[in-house]
Amino acid sequence: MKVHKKNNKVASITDVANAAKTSISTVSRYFNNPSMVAPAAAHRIARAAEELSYVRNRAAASTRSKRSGTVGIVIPTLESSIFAEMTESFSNRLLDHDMTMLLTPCLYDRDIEARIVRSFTEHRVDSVVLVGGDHNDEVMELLDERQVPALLVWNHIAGHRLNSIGVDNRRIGRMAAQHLVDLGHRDVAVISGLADVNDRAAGRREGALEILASYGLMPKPEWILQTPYDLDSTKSLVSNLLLNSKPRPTAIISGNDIIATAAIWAAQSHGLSVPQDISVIGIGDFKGSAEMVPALTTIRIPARRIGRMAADRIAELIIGQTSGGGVKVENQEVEPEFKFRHSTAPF
Amino acid sequence: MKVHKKNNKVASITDVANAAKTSISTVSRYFNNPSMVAPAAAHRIARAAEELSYVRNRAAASTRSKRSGTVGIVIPTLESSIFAEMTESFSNRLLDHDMTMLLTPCLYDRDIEARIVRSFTEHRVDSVVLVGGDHNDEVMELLDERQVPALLVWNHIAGHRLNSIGVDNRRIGRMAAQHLVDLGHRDVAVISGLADVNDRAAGRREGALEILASYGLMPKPEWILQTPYDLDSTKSLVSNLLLNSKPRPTAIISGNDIIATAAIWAAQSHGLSVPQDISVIGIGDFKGSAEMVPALTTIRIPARRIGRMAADRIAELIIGQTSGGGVKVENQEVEPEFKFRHSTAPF
DNA sequence: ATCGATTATGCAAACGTTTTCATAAATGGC
DNA sequence: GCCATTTATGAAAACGTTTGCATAATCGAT
Repeated sequence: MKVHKKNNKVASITDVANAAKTSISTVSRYFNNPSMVAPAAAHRIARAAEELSYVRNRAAASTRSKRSGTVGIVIPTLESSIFAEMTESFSNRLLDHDMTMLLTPCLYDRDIEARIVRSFTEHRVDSVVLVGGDHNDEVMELLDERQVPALLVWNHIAGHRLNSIGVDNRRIGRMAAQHLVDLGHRDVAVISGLADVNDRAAGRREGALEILASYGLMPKPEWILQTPYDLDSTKSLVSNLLLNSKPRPTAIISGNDIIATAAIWAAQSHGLSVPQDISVIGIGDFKGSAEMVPALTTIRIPARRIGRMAADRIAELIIGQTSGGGVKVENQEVEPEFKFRHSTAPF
Repeated sequence: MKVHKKNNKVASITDVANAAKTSISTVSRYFNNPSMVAPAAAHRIARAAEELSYVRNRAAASTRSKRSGTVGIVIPTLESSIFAEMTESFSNRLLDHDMTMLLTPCLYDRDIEARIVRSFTEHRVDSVVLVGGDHNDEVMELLDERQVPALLVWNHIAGHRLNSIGVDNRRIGRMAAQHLVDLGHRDVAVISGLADVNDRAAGRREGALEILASYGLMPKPEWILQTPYDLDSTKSLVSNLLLNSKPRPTAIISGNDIIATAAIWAAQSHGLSVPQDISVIGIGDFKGSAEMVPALTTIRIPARRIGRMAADRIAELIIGQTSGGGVKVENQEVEPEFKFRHSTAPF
């Protein structure tokens, strides 16, 4: 019976070094910087590692090297696929950079977000990604003190002290409103997400109202509504709106595609057809928005692109930080794209 | 100028110990087992930690303690919200157990899954959660060799050597078929997910066909279709089916709610109404299925419950493992629930 | 006061790596 | 062949913790 390693424990770098008749330094170099080790040694190490089914311990490595190879991202929700596309492309791209993602939803709650970021820092993530620009002081302090490179996504925030990549939500709100005005609508309702916990929602609403006001079309207060991004509560909210307005709005600007979908369903369930009886425009262009009946007119936010850009930017930030020369803060705007489909029509 | 810590580096446990005039052992105990330290010392430590904005280093801790406080979960996709509810409740519950989740989507690709699991083990996760029962040999070996407690979710797999929590997909398939047969349908099409990369899809399809066959209602081959869980490709698949069948099927069994939704949209876009012209049944009861028009008849998989159960089970497995007394493998089945809504009607 | 038990603490070894520094071996230009 | 590089290696310190062991302090009962 051949003894491979110290009894029943999992193999460590030392075991591999012994088996390969070399030093642990060389084994370490083999894994981190293969070009530094001679072919013969490399071969022996590869064999030994295979033989012992060695798996390197990144947690241990991070104590000395300061890099854990993980990046933490907190998103408001996993549900409703709002952030799914971005997160998915982000994660894929991150894999290419040989990093692992710690993903946790915070349910649109800033305190939970803070708790999560704290737990991320305990695990010494190399970087943190956050959605939007509105965060607890505690989060900001933590990131600051520990000098964790951070990136804000989804929102373009000109002049923010943290890096950001995203869209200009006010502008998107304006685009949506302009479209409806151009179509001849004068009675339009604005249904946004929860503006006080969600700066994206707030921006879009402001943009929409700005345009409407500029045409003297400011909706009456009962037509400016807020709702969580949630199909069921939004559907009943819109149902009420539709039932209780004597002259109904002829168009609805929705804070995102979820709200738009719920609005369309609310209309349909009351026998109204979209867009003949009422026009609905969304924001986001989520999966399925183009396929639904009627296909949703919306303003596309290029989620996958944001995800990829974020991963690449993270890589930059991290190498910039370890190499000492601080990378300067950048706020990148990505362009939204108007998608005229079948849920809006001239009035 | 008061020197708090070794210059500009972040505070370590040693700095806290010095500031609190105690030993690092005591500080360590304060964080891991507060009851072991005297109130006076505890107070000094709390103050010092606060003062220095100390954040403990879990990565370093895990080298000695063997527990990293992380669990890795790989899911097929983040999109289409299939697993969103489960993952979200899982993550919340995990937070209660003071653990952090590493989540990565594998895009229904077993090789990517293997790569992710490997990266998880490099980070020394305390446990791994996988969806379904079908995995690479490499994954199984890895989990085995390193004795990582693992849990399979979504699928109930009687007699699997790994723990599992989930539903019996064959049974669900049978329920769906039985419902349509009971309604008097004789011409039913079965559109499942990709059965060869997805054991859930395979199980459901088998169950459905089993019932159909038992009534002598086995669909012709052109009516037994597979498709990725994807709104656009499924919609065009169903469009073709509807256009090209001379007698059309009067009902469609869909592998999940995504497929059902796409099927309904396909029908609607050809001027057919659901359920008058064609009945459609889904599986899953995802968010929004109850709100769409028509509300979707489906078989609910209690995703949130699975998520919570999984987190609790993980906690058990981990303490069971560290306390030495191996926890025995358990395969728990959770009950699906039939939801009769408005997308199916008697023929 | 004394003893035994309990509680709280500190010391130092261990965990599995990376990395600095020094040295040995190989290479190349002449 | 000789010296100056270059390349590959190893020894040992460091990283920030946890934990086993030993000791000191406190306490309660006699």
